[in-house]
Amino acid sequence: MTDPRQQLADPPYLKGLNPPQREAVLTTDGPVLVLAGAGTGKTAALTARLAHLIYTRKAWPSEILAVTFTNKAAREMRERVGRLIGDAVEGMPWLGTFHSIGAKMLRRHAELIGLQSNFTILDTDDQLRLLKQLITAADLDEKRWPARSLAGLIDEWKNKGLTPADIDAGESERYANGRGQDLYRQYQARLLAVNACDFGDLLLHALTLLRTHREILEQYQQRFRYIMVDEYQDTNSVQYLWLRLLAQQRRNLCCVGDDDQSIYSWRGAQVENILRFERDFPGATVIRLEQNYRSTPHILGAAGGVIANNGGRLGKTLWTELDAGEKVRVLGVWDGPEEARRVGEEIESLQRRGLSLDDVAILVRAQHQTREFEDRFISIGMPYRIVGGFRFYERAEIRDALAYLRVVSQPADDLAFERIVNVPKRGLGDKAVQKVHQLARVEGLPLTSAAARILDTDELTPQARRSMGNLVGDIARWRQMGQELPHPELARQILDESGYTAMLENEKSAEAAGRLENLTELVRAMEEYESLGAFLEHVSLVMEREGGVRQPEVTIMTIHAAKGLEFDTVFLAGWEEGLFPSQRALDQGGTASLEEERRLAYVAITRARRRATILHAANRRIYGQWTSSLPSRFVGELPPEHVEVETTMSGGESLWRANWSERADPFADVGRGTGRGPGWQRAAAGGFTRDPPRVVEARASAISFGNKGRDDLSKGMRVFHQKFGYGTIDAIEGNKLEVEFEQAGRKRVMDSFVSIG
DNA sequence: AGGACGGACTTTTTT
DNA sequence: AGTCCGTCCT
Repeated sequence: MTDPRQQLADPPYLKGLNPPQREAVLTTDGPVLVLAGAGTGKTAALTARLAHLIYTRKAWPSEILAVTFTNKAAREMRERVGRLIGDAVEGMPWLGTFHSIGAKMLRRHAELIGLQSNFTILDTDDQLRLLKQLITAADLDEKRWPARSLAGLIDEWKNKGLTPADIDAGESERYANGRGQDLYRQYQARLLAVNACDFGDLLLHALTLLRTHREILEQYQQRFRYIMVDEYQDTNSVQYLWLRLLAQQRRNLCCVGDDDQSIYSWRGAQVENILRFERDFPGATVIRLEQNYRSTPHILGAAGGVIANNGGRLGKTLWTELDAGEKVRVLGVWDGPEEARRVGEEIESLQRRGLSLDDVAILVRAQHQTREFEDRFISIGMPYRIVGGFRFYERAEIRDALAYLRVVSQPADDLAFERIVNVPKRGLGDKAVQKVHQLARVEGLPLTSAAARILDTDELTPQARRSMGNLVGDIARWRQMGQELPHPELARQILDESGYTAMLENEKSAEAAGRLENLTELVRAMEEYESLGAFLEHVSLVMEREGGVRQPEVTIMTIHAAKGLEFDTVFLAGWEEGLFPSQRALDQGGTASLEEERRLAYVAITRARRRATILHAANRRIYGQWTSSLPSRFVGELPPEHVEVETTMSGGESLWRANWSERADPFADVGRGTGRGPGWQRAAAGGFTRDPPRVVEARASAISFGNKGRDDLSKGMRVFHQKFGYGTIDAIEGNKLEVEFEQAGRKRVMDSFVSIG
């Protein structure tokens, strides 16, 4: 701070920052590692740092490289920097995800890699289809050597920065008796042939580009005066190597991260990158952000107690000025359904106290756990939203629609053609498609051209020929239309004329109705983009639907998906050995795996601002089998002074108590409050191997109790439900219905969730 | 060509 | 339990 003006009056972006945060902002030159604990205002510091660089003219916006992992993080950073420095953000072309920046560099220099700059970015589906073809062509049994594992392996190699030439015999051995390298090479060749990249390529090619073209490397080294990286603990090897090359010259690299929140090793992230930062960049300044602005001391204490069991940490001690607040509650319940029921009741009670449902989240280890909550919330009429699982652009109907658009906009996109050739069904099965393939191969044509050509032959059956002729004609016409029509209108017409819309309309299921809506939304989303090409690029990289007005809802999601988010109240479900930590982590991977699970537990707890409840069930149905389970070891690692242990003594207590009165009550000790230590674990281990009783719902949920139902429904009526489809009302109790659904079977649902069908 | 049935598999997920 | 994939039958 040699500039005296800065000492007189702080620039706006420094307002409200604590001393270490300021240090992170003002230490602009040389390598900097910011170790930012959960909730310590990392993004605030990072965005202020960007603002500072621009404000003090140390760099133009276009001379700063700022990388994040997710689009969401990139968007947030862009917005927040915008608030600090105004329109100058518009000129930050190099703020984005690793992949989007990789794609950007690649499009500029595509020809050096053997691509054209309008290359397609393949999704996982296309990737697998391509690999399957190669595996079959290589005469391998796809059953024995699944495309999935090859895809995983190739991805792993790409994450490590390995091109086919770098694969040694040992690595190659990992697929089909040493054919790994060969297939990887073939795959890469195929990708170039169809002018396409997979996600891994966006990084690997970007690295290759810098490695093999000195002048380009120097150009970017010159350009990027400052480099900032968010979530550094999640970087994999390619990303690390790429960053290191770019930072080598000026050494103004600022990495922000938290080794305790590294939870992505399974997709190539190397915690080691952050652990060895100081060795990689000698003379690095290390700044720790430890003041937490998010959570109460009890929550931090609980999280800290768990993570303290991990070894090899860089070490941080979070502290807060907030009041103690409530202790973290640990709640033992009988089984999965009861867990969902209890959480539902707790949320209703918080709601009555005025808490918004938007401030509540349920975090689970595995996606399948969301089901239990979903079922329960549907029956009590609790608005919820499940994050993750399939995202918008991953849904089959969206991909189909996109494939149509790709076929029209990119004549060489064989994978898109394969996808839509028989969707909707038009009598073009494997036989017909194979013939087209054969012709394409022989003549060296893209599939659409081969399809047109094959019409002049007698290769296809008359039926197939007619059908193919129609499709080929349609595609040609759509391409023509694309010249004149705005692209959303084009999309609408294609969906219509291809028969895709009609196919869904004829299918009277609940899903079909939702799919049609999704397609409408897709078309609407297209309006935001300048051209079809711009839209497709957005889709392949962002995979996210934006905006939308929502009513308050409880959020249900995996812990992974919750990273970076915070909620007033958090329910952490399923803390049982085998589920969390997961059985996989326990069986293989040893300490490293277990420690990653523990970091996951740490991330989970630190999402909470004021209230956290950890639940574990004594019985759970796993793959359709009832299994009894022990409380997670992480429960045992919670420091007693920060937790309060409860039994499940409410609601259906007498019911289930009656059912295991002859047995040891696993929570007998828990209720008396020690709730910890071997005694408890032993008690819990006391085993109840028989199937848990069917717990009949003991009482109406508080919120719906006594509400009057609607008067336009009666027994025997046919109704429609968003999730369950069509059904017939069997009984009405107040505002609750008992409906026999045609597909989903018998369910209890709230009347407000159905419409007269 | 396409629907029906039966067997294997089952963490986490971004881009 | 639920889903995906392959095989068999129409």
